[in-house]
Amino acid sequence: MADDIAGRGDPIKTLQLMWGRIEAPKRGPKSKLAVADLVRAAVRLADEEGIDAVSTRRVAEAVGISPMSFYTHIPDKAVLLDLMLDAVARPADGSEEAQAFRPEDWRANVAFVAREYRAFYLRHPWVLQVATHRPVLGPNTMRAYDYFLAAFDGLNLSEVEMDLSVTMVANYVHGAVRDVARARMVKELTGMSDDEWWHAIAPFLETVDFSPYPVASRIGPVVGELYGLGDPDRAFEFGLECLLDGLAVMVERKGGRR
Amino acid sequence: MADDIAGRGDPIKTLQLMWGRIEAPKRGPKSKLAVADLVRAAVRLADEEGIDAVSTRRVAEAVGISPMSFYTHIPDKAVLLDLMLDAVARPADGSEEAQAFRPEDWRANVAFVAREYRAFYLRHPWVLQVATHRPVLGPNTMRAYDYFLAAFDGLNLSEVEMDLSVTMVANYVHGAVRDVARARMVKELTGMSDDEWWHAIAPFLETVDFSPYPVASRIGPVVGELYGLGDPDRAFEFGLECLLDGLAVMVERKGGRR
DNA sequence: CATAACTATGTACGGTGTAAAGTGTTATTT
DNA sequence: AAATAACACTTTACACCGTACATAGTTATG
Repeated sequence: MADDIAGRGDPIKTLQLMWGRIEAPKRGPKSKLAVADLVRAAVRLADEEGIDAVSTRRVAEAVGISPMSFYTHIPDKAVLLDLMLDAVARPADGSEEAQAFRPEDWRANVAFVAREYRAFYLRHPWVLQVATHRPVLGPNTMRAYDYFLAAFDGLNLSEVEMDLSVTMVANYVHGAVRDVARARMVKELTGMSDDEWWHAIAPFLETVDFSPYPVASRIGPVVGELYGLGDPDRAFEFGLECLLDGLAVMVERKGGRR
Repeated sequence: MADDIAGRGDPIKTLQLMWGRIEAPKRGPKSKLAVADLVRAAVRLADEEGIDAVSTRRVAEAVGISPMSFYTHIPDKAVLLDLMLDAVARPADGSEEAQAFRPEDWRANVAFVAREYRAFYLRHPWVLQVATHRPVLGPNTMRAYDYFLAAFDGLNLSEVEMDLSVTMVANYVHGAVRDVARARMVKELTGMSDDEWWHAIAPFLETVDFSPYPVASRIGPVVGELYGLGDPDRAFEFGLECLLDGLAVMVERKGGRR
């Protein structure tokens, strides 16, 4: 139930683990396991069974150690979550990121990274449910940020404007992907499609007086008939287009390439 | 840890509870407690101690019944969460919602509802952590949706365009408020400010080679020096302005009021 | 007055994160 | 070569969670 936040496994330790900066201990028995093994197992669990399936016990079991041995490698579940987030931010193997930007078409570049980011969330929907303590400053996350920023490079934007633009697009994508991700998870976990759900509650809704919601009762039925619970792909593209139009205003004001 | 989704307390029961449609039972002892009492207690817990503090046991304790008596009133924890979400969507007492829109200034209207929505999340940050099974179709949520929609009324937008616009703005707000909400919770729960955290990790960051992230290492320091971890209020307003610019393109094309 | 319908409770189970203490292995120090 | 410190790993234990199940007490109806 609901992500936790605590942790208190000091941030330095987290960073050291994330950047592989834990020097191999001199004495004591060598461990057969690397931290990366635990993280990989945890990510697999999350991908396959959802974030709730990720418990320190199950991760330990997955890599073949006893429950408490988990804590030999990772101080905290909260730290594990941070490590998972950075691990998963690595570009998919052999993949699309190699694509170079087209210098003369910034709209295409921004749209591309936005769609990539959305696809990332859809690959690992549990990421949306993990509340991190602080920004994850791992190598893969940094790389993703860098790539995102690069889409706004060469437009004569100030550093701050570039950062704000990335933040805005990232925020939009995050918000927009949430519904789709939820819908997918619900369908998988409950075996009830949106249509079935809608039909199940329709009889009840007919008994409700919607007159206190005049605008909604004008809009809702039209939208509902055309799209059911909404077409999230279309909604995403609509919002993205609108965002790009807004960015264009700034870009043109700054005299960047069009 | 991480919101759950399941529940299977059938949707009809949830709706009945939300709309107060459970007819008072004829026989049996009268309950001194209303469902609303449980929900209110749960919301208080969430507001004061975070969503993790909301357990069926603690809610029961808060209203003075034994742990299992909770289930006499509410079938499921998942249903409780839905009820909490709708309860909290009610406009704050005596408040701002009374404000009428200015018919000739749609930008102001949209900005207003966006800021209101953001303020709502900041009042109840735990809402961001609750994954609902399906859209919450309660009276208060409906009212909020209606109000949001009304900001786009009279602009000659089609029903679908109105819905997509609301969705887009809501998605942006949702994404944008996430960081602030997190920052606040972390500060409260850990007693460590962002500045302290930053200073704690700075020595480590100096040992990291950032050359693989050329754009980020050009942008990051400038942004960092000026704003530390970022000024979320400014980021929000920047993105909102940009969104409004984008919406303006559509609104003007449709020949609505400017 | 018996019974059905209802509120409320107690007990129990399998799950969680992790504190604390103990066991055995290894590299260094004496 | 023996002692020791550092380490991986395990066992046990605790307090919490959601909730299934069985039970006890209360009330309106037949």
